[in-house]
Amino acid sequence: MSPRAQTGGVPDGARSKDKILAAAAQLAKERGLHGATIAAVSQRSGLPASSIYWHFSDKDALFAEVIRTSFAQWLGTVPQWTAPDAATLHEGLQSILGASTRTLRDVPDFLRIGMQVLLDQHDEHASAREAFLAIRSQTAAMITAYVRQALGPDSDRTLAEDLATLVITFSEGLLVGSQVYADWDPDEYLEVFLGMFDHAASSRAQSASRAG
Amino acid sequence: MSPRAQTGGVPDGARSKDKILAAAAQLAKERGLHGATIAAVSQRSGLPASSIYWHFSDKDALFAEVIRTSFAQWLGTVPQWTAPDAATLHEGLQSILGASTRTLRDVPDFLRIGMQVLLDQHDEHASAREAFLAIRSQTAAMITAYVRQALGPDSDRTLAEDLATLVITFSEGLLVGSQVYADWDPDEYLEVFLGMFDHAASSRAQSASRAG
DNA sequence: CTTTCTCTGTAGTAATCACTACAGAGACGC
DNA sequence: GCGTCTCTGTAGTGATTACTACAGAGAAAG
Repeated sequence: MSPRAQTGGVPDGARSKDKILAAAAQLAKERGLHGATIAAVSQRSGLPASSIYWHFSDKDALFAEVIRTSFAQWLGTVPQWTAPDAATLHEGLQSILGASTRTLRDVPDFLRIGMQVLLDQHDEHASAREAFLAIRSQTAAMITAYVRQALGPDSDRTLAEDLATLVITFSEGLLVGSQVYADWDPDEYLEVFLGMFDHAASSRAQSASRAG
Repeated sequence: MSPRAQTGGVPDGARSKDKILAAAAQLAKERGLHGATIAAVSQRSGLPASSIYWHFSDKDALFAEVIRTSFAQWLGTVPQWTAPDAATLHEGLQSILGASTRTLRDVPDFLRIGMQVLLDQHDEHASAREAFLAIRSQTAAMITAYVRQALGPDSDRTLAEDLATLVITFSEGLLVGSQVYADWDPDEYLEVFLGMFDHAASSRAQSASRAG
């Protein structure tokens, strides 16, 4: 991977880039996106600003990359949305959403930063916003595919899409709530949500079969 | 109210304060909290920075006041949560939540600014965050009281509180979603949500009556 | 008139921001 | 050796930030 085999305290691009990304993510979590200044990232990573700008074109590109890598890491720790191995949709969602919301307690950086760039409408965050929207779409597609697979091939596609939107909406709302109550119990709201989810799925499926 | 009756283009404190608040709210909506600089507020309000700092101690206090006044205005336009006039809880929630989510399309300033100061952890937003948390608690109490009144005096209090939390969580998630899809239909998700809400209320009420 | 109070206009402050110019270090290919 | 490429260190840039010092305008009170 690295274009040069490193031995000592010698400059290594890949390692430095990782250190910059880690420092940026850490600072954005602690102080928010606005508080994570280039100077602060430089200080925490131990690398000068010139190194940051050698690896990234600007601050926007840096945090777009932070969002992408943080999402990739989160994907690795969370059970796959790809293949349902549980008996029912409810159980499958319970295990997967349970693991997801539990990791939400640690508030993955991509989600918090992404919501910040969404709310803080500003052109200087264009790349970061684009990265987060891509991730959001990807996640929605994953959930949609999972639900459709569980509901059967003849299930309504818009139903699965709406339920996926529901999951994402609720998750993002939960993230805001977790900022208010540090000691919230994700399992409690997961139970409530799953009950609602079942109800929405069954009633919508019925009305869909009635309609067509 | 005003300590001095004004006639022409003469300095008037109350009027100027309103202009500053309006400009600050407008700019925070357009450019985000960070983009709403004192210089920008000064320019849009037509008043110098010294006037802003005469009315408000600092930027934090200004936006704390913006949050409070915006919330008060929103409370005036939205039907009361105080007295349920509909036959069922479902219908009451439908009319009230419907009106509320419809006003969410215009994204009340207090909600967007409040979520920004929640996510952007920074001490410089301490007053604004405090103001928003107070508003959040007040709203939760209003919804809780409404639900309890509708469910009857012997209803479980934690049930009503959880349902209120549910409403707020979902609303805040919807606000994020509305930033992604500008042309979202609030009524559509309201329908889904109300179905879920009913399910949660009924199942929780049953389990509560079983438990005690 | 003089005094007093509220608010505004002018002109700044130091600090911090993202970002850059540029030389050079250190490992490689030849 | 010599050039080349990647990355770092130093030292800065101008712009913008929140915020302020201070005089004075203008109306009311005496």
